[in-house]
Amino acid sequence: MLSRSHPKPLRTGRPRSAAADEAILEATRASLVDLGWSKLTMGDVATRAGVAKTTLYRRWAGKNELVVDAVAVLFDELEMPDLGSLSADVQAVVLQFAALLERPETRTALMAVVAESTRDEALRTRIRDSIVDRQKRLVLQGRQRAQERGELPVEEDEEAASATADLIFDVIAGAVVHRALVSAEPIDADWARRFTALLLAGLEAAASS
Amino acid sequence: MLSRSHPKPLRTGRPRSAAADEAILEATRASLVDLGWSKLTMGDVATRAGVAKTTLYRRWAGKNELVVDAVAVLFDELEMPDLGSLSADVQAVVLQFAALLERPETRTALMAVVAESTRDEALRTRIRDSIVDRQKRLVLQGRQRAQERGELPVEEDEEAASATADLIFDVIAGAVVHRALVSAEPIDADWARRFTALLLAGLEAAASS
DNA sequence: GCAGTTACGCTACGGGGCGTAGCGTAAGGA
DNA sequence: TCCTTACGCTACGCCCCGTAGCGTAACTGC
Repeated sequence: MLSRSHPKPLRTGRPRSAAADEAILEATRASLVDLGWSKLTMGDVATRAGVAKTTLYRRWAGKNELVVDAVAVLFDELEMPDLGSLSADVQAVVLQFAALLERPETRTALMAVVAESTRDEALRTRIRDSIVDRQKRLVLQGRQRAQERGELPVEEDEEAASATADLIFDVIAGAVVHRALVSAEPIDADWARRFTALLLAGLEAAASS
Repeated sequence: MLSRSHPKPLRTGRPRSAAADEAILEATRASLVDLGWSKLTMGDVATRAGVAKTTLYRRWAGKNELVVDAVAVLFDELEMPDLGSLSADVQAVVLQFAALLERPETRTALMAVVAESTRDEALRTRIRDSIVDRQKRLVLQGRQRAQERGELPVEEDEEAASATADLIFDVIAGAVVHRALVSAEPIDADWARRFTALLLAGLEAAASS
């Protein structure tokens, strides 16, 4: 494995257009909104972006990878606020995540690429790195703050702590996604409040046991 | 809306082959296993089932509807056992659901059709009727038994009770699906135990408040 | 400047799936 | 037996995929 990943050393020839990159990703999101995942085509994206179809294939292997990258940046909007209590923080994140899932781009793309990833290890890694880990970071951040406030105990066993964080992450993200996309019911402040109450009550009980 | 749904009245001519129906659904599941959702084609399913492609289109509008029906029957396997305690019952259902998601047919198909349903109201209804409601029934059944055992209080407000059941359903199904397909981590007895402990502790705390 | 290297736009193409039309045949019901 | 509907089969136009080939554009090192 030569260090081919670093584009630094010995770059010669015409550089890739950064403007084209952004235009393509923007066009991809627009096409997702207008056409949805299944009817989105590489040709349509190329036309919208004002580039040749071959230019897309020089950067992305196919529709899957392209859409993951196009949607990933939207997850940068997610932030863990510091509202003074774990309950308020969790509710805020839940509502943020729900708002993201309200957007037609993410709605149609997220489940589709996850479905594809069940048969594509490389795609799963790409999703994990560019989307899932960004969400997971929020859980770790929230726990950190809660521990500083004394709302959550500091777990000694690092392995157990990691497993707990994974569990909480699956519960939060899973419940929100399921509510939004499967049950197709609105996620309002009231739902966020009731969900958070359920989750935190479970955590407290588990901590005191 | 004439009562076209009931095939009873005035059925004349050659009846549809029930054997063909089953052969097609079985072929669809086999094709899902071999090819996955994205590479599954109507032509391939027809060939496997030993029927003409036109026969498929006489029964299903397209790939989405066909796959939903093919996978839906697998969800009939889900059953709420009566193991004597709510905790044991929930753990058992979680493991059952996880086992279902281990199967390549459901793995590749479930998220894909849900993704499609975000832009197809009719498909969403179909999924709800043939898949989601079958799972939801288990939650209601489990609550019923837990109330009979005295493990859960009987909620007076019917609307609040329904909202709680919906919440629990989204938490359980969402967490299991997220763990299995997004985090792509194994769901073993230990995870089921820890998840159930978290959920039930939250429920008890909410009930006593 | 000039040569070398890489990116880009464009065209064209084979391959394959989609969904339907049309036809002759098969299987039930009145 | 007639009527009606389902079935198998063939053929088709349509669209998308992913790539090859070519001339041009942009940037680097000499």
